[in-house]
Amino acid sequence: MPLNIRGVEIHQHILDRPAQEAMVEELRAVQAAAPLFSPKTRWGKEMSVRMTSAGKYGWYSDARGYRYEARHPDGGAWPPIPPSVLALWHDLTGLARAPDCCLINYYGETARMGLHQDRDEADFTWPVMSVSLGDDGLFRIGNEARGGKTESIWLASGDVAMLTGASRLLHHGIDRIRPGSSTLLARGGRINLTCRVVD
DNA sequence: AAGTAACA
DNA sequence: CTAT
Repeated sequence: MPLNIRGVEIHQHILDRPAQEAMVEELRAVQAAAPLFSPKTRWGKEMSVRMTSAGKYGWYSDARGYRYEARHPDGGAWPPIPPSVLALWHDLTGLARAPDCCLINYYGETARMGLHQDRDEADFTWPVMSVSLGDDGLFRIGNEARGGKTESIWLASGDVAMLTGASRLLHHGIDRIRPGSSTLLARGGRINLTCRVVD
């Protein structure tokens, strides 16, 4: 049974080491076709996390705000979502519907992500699946509205967090990673995948 | 505010 | 340094 924090279901080490390695190998191909980039916020600040996407849409941000785009900023379509990620999605959600977007976030040693909601999708009844690979990340879970108390948990490589039901619109973020805590990624750092149904 | 800084 |  998964841990439950404010309705967020956290499946610890649901992926064993070989499964993590296989997923990373598939993600290498995605990054080769759709290179990582650092989006800018509406206020012109570059995010510390580098990202790319796979699937029908990719998440994007610039001076116009947050949105999903059908193409990488370089102009090409996003690569397909890797089979291992789709298999995990169908296994954990029980849904026949595939996600439209697999956002790939790469956290270097000093990367962070402030508290935010995933609310650029059309229908919040679909869950969001978040997969951690590589170094540990300190995950903070807040409330639907900004402010108030929060709870934190260290996410490790192979952990999967599901934002589902009433927890779907909770604020969440990564305070920091723990550099060198995993040997999964040759260059270190942390990869987080978030799969969403967009349309 | 998917950001940053100040302060305890 | 970490937590808020």
